[in-house]
Amino acid sequence: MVRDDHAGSALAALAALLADETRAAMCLALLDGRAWTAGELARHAGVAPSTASEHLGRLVAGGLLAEERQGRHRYVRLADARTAQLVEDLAAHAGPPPAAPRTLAQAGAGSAMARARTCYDHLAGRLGILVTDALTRRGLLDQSNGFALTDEGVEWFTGLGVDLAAARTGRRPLARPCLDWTERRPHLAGVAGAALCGHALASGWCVRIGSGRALKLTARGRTALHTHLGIAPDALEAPTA
Amino acid sequence: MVRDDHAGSALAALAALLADETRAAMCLALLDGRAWTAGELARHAGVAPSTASEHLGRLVAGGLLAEERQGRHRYVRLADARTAQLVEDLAAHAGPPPAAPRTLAQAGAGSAMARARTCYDHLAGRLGILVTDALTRRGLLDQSNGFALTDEGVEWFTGLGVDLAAARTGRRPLARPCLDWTERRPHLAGVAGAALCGHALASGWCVRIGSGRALKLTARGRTALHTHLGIAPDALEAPTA
DNA sequence: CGGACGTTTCGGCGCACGCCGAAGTGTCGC
DNA sequence: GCGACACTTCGGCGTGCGCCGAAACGTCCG
Repeated sequence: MVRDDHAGSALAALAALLADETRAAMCLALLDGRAWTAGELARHAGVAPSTASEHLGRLVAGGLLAEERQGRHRYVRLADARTAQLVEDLAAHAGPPPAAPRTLAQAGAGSAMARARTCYDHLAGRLGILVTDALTRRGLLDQSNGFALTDEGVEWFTGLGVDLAAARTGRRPLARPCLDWTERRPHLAGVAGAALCGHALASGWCVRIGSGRALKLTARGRTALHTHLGIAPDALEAPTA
Repeated sequence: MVRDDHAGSALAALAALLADETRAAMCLALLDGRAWTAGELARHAGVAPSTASEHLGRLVAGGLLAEERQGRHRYVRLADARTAQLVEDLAAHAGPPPAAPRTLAQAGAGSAMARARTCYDHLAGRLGILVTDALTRRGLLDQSNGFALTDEGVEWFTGLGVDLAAARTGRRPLARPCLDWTERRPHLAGVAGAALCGHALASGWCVRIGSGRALKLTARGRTALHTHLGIAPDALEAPTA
């Protein structure tokens, strides 16, 4: 009882950090996995710099955000992958209501965000689904009895020049499903998801669009996805399967 | 921007439901997977019945809880497994601080809760870990590249008289890891975890202690765990490995 | 039918918190 | 050094919300 009492206040304190609309908007923005300055977040959330400063202080004190001071700037980012996953999960649980994206302008070609973007540190959007499905189709990822890379999958990463065993750090799972809120199906996250995204950016398969989390698939990326995963070059542009 | 704005308020609204200590305590209590009456929850949380009634109204309206009226009673339970997982995840993220359970009285034999309990609808506590480890050791559960049942694992369930394919409903994963806040390691949750827990209760492997979520392993359960998983009969009493 | 009981509705109280603008601190660049 | 700039601290204001007790509502049981 005493124990649960303590757990109750800890849970409430954690939830309270995300229970404010301004702080929630900040955390969602930080889901792109990058560090933002306090001022950028203030403008993004539409509040005065002083207000943003107080919010960031709370989020850092609560352990949700990590900060790094550089000169007159205060950079903040999500504390770690585990925290990012928590925000994702909450957003996914809260998100479902807008079930009908019926606007023709949006449904037609789809926005750049819907096509390809990062979700903290891995690929998401239609590109994320495309890659996840291709991995599954080729027997590199097993989704039938859970969500795990097969031995062939690990070798596939090695062939790409990515050493997953070395990338594995701490308790973070090698592969886990991440359900984001535009596509409704899970895509690859975890150590392998992060490694793949890092490799894709490093190898020029895709580049960031502007300052946001949206990505653009390059010509090199199109051929790479075709040779490594058998994904048709125009698959990303085609209507959602 | 507009879109993220909406996502922000949705996230904040969801988090606000758990941001109150009283509501948090209620949700944690409901993690035992059973339905409680409004009065029970009021007493458990230490607030007036009128206050509890308002809180429950919010939680139900927010979709976290499902209610069932029976005569003059109002029974509530967590809305679904997905919601339970969300509360679990938040509690696990909030919990870690109490890192040192050094009290001799607790560390020695351990409380009944620490030994065996339910976590929503699956086994948790030392028993949960014991079973998960045994499944892994026997090659029925693969944790090396993710968290998934092997084909042998599915057959093992069949041998137990549990048809996992039939139990599989909707999008709920067959096997997923659940990290609870007394043991620090993941144990089996998802459809398979729920089926195993259901089988254990139905077959008299364990019984509920009182009205809470604590479980007691029976003599029959001890032999069953030994024959089916090779778990030593006194393993549950031994100090944490 | 009437009393016991679980639950709900309604005021009313008080605190906690989010917001801002103004003023202060520290860093950068000329 | 001296402005420009990013951020922080500090009052002060308003609102939202959690709490309770009193009273109303429904159900159950004798």
